[in-house]
Amino acid sequence: MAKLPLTYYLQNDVIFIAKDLVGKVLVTKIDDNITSGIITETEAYNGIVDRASHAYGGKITNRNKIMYHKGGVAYVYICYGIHFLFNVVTNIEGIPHAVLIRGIYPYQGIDLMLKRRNLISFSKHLFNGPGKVTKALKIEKIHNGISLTGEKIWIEDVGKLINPQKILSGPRIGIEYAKEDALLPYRFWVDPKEINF
DNA sequence: CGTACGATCTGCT
DNA sequence: GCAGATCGTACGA
Repeated sequence: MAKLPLTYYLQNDVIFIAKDLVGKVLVTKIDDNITSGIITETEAYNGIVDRASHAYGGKITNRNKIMYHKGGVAYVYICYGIHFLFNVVTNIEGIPHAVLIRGIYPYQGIDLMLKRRNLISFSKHLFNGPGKVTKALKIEKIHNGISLTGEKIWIEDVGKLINPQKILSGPRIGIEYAKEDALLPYRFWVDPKEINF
């Protein structure tokens, strides 16, 4: 197992990290149960100059303050009152960069993930969406601020699962309010046709 | 304190 | 394709 080291998260190019995380494996160990998925979709949130970011304009609130932490921790928050969304905080302390994990392909503990999502049968398209990812991996608000180099949530590099040339990019989702920044190609994903593990 | 709304999902049509 | 669910968070009074 090759857990990504702290130095990985301290890199300053959040766009590069967002693309690079596609194909890596997000793992959680909750109550001694390991579940994991291959990351298939991400979005970069580029700090204080990004209108779509919670930290736009240097805003600091109780909710988003963890984004200003040194990279390598989780930013988990609630959206639409129902869903937890999981982000990877990157860059050095004081720079609020983050990568939203929007989709995974089940890897380890598939049965448990299906159970957590109240599904009875498996399909590769059942884990495409940030709220579904956190539900399957049981990531919750208590994990906000948790270290990604610890023993509960981490990301592994298990080698080449996805050809970097097969990673697509385009505008982010659900951020129409972000004006011109809504068009930036900060979303990265793999074509489902390329998923054939 | 009150109000408006959101980095979404699901089920029904 | 669309509306409803459902509530924490931000922000103004």
